[in-house]
Amino acid sequence: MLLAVRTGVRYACDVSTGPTILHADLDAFYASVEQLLDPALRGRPVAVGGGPRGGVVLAASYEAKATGVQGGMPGWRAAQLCPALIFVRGHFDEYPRLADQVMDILGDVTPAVQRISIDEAFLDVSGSTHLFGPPAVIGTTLRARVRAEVGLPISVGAARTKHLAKVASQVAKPDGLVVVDPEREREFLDPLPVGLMWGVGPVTEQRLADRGIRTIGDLAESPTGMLKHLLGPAVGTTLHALALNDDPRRVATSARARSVGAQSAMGRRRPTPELVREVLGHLAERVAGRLRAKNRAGRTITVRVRFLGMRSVTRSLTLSAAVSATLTLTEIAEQLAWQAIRDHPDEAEISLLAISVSNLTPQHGVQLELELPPPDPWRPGTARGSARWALDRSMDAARARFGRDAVGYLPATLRGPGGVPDDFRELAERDL
DNA sequence: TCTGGGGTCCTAGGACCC
DNA sequence: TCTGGGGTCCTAGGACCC
Repeated sequence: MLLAVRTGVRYACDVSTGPTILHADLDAFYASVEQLLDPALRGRPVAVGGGPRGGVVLAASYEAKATGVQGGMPGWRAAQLCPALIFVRGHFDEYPRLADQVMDILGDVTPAVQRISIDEAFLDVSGSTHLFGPPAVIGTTLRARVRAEVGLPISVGAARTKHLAKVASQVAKPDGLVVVDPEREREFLDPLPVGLMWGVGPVTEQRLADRGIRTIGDLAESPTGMLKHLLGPAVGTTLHALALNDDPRRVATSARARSVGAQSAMGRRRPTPELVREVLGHLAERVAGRLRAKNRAGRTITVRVRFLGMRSVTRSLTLSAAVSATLTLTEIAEQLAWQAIRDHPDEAEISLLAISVSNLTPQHGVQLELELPPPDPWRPGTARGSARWALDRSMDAARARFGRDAVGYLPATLRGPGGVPDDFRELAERDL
């Protein structure tokens, strides 16, 4: 009995001690949806978003990935790597609809589904095996149902822990199933590159490589003290534990969001008062509106300003009371942005502005009066916190009835060429 | 030809309190 | 007169994930 490879399951395990955690992950999700909707795209290199003259690739099909195209890559670079690449604009309404269908199928097997992004989830099937068979069978069935009922390829990893299941689904891609025999976990993990581990990105991978640590087995054999020193106590301890296959995490329903934010890239712009006010006003409107829709408010406001060359700085302020009023958020964000810009007089242009609100608290009923911390970082203005919040609430209601652009404090934001479409933002904002 | 948008968590230093 | 150590909160930066 082997570990299992790619599309074929070659191991079935004992139910009581077996690999009862599944990680299910749709393959190249956005691109696969486009190939599903348009048969002419099947088997061909497809990029969602981007284009040779601007924008960034949001997702690439496996045919495109084979040429080196990756998500996040500028469109011109992708076109360079893959001249046959077909750019499509994306069906942003279809993605959540189809992903929800897939999640419904997963939910048929167990209520213990932890969705961690639009296109992937953990399942604890320990209570389901008596009904549906061992995890390997459940994985096979789920993959077949998703393929038949939704039309999309999905990879599944099954193992004793979340980390192993996630690594297994990565190994299974594309369109495969890998079941890790609990007796052979070390055999499975040891030869794999550390980059496959959750939490190892390019920086950590390089730091480890500098110490000659390339595989998960290498990592497991390394002394914890050295790893803590190299990567910091938290990351060092966690990664070493995962490499040693010590992962006590349970499948749990997802926690509430801890922050709400929005950002806008703008090529390169001189930060004029008009530009900063307009962009931050638009971002504040989105962020504050989402907070109010969730009946939440936040005490900490963070603004990020990115200069040329991807160098970015943040400025934040923690208030004594939580806010969710658009105008208040706009004013604070403006002050913070100018702090950041003034602190960097050598930077003539900016390429992105972002607002994030954290330290969230529930906010039912009326917005509390804002206590201004000394020294006042912004002018209180005439409208007080509660009045502003009440005004926002009525505007929220108007938008709900007449559409997003029906009312607003500020003109619609400037949309440069290559900008990401609004429906992509809405997709990203959606709660899972 | 120059890099999207939504998040989470960790770290380090300083302020402040006991 | 000088001093310890722990805890919490805030700010700024950074790594990472999808």
